[in-house]
Amino acid sequence: MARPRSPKLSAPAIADAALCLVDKHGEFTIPQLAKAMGVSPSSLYNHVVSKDDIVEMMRGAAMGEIELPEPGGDWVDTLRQIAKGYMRSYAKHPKLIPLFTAHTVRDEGTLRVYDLLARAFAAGGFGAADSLAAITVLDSFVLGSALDAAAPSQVWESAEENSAALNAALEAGLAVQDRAWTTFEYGLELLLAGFQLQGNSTQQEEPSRTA
Amino acid sequence: MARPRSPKLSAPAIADAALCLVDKHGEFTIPQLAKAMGVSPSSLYNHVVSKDDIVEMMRGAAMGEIELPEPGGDWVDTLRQIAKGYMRSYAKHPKLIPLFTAHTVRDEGTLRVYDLLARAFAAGGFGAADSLAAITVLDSFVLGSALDAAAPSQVWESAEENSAALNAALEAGLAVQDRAWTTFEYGLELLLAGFQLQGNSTQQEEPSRTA
DNA sequence: ACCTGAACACCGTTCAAGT
DNA sequence: ACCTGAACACCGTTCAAGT
Repeated sequence: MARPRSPKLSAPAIADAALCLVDKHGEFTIPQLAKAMGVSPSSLYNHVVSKDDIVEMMRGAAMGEIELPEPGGDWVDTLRQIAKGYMRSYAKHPKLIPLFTAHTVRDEGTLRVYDLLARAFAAGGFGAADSLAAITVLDSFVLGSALDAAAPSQVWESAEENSAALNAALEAGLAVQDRAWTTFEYGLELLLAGFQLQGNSTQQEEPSRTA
Repeated sequence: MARPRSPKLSAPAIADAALCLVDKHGEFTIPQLAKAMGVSPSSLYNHVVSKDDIVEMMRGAAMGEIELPEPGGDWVDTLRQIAKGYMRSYAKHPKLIPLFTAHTVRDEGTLRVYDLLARAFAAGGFGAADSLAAITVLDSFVLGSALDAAAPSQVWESAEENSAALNAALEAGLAVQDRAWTTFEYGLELLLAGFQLQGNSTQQEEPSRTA
């Protein structure tokens, strides 16, 4: 049983299986992955160059799922939609996030997102340097929020000063995800309001789309 | 040469040596660490329960260095100082941050910070639920910014649309750190302005210190 | 109490060998 | 072209043994 007539493996299939393991256990191992795919560990290396390579493919898969807004609406609204889509796709695989906080990489999907953000800020009247800073701020906030959602830095559960309603919500298990999302939206609106203010004060010429 | 008259190791010394390795290489290994300390790998386990334990101690050491503001000033200014101190202590060991994005832990130092933040928001007129959200937002932003500073998600270096001055700054190597810090301050001010607005609208009773 | 050396189960990766 | 099994260098951790 050496070479099957049709390949048992492929790069995307490997990434999928790895993503599945990470969603379940928060990490993955080459032997684990091979076992899950019914294959020997060394076989994987016919389709993939290294474990890091697999992590990168998972990032690409996650980022590729982002729902991006149609261009042409209000620029602040565009920012809001991108940020939410970004966050949502992170939220689908929370365990994955810590895995790629180490590398600096940008795959095609990530580039697409940055490009749309840059366009939106340009439409809002931001100069190059300003929109660079603004994009970084937005990106940092989304990433930080996603990490917090994955592994909340606090156990608020037992806080006695909380309102009864909140404590009730906290004790229901599902609240964790919801609360993270609500908090994310709250912070996002703070940032967007700031961007709005700054944009409006500079935005005289250039009515709508700037490529 | 079995037991020396005075111990060659101690928990804090191990954490320090590990922190030094991480600052240099971005990771550390038990054999590496043992070698750096002139000791056999198994010796470490007389002072430390696991590798994760060492990571936790490093977190504590990093958080312990935070310079916290005197209580009593303007609450927004207090928030600003805490956030900056927080960020500054992260910035001292950028390679360390990815290491503890996996665990959820809170050591004494982290608790101290949260407590001060809670007091500041209370002084600003925030209710319990609101300040919970606000603290999370601030925390997420600082963490995301620190991660971005450690491993910028973009290589802006070659952007032709940048101003000449910016590109010049970028090409000088030191700019990376400075730019990350400037961007952090920019985003922080956006958030603080939002908090300020929200706080002022609710802050009638309760003149100064609460708790 | 504290360090050593040998040992264990595991990991990521390579490579000759098979078809 | 694609899978296997054996092999390599490494890892984190345990534990009996020494003093």
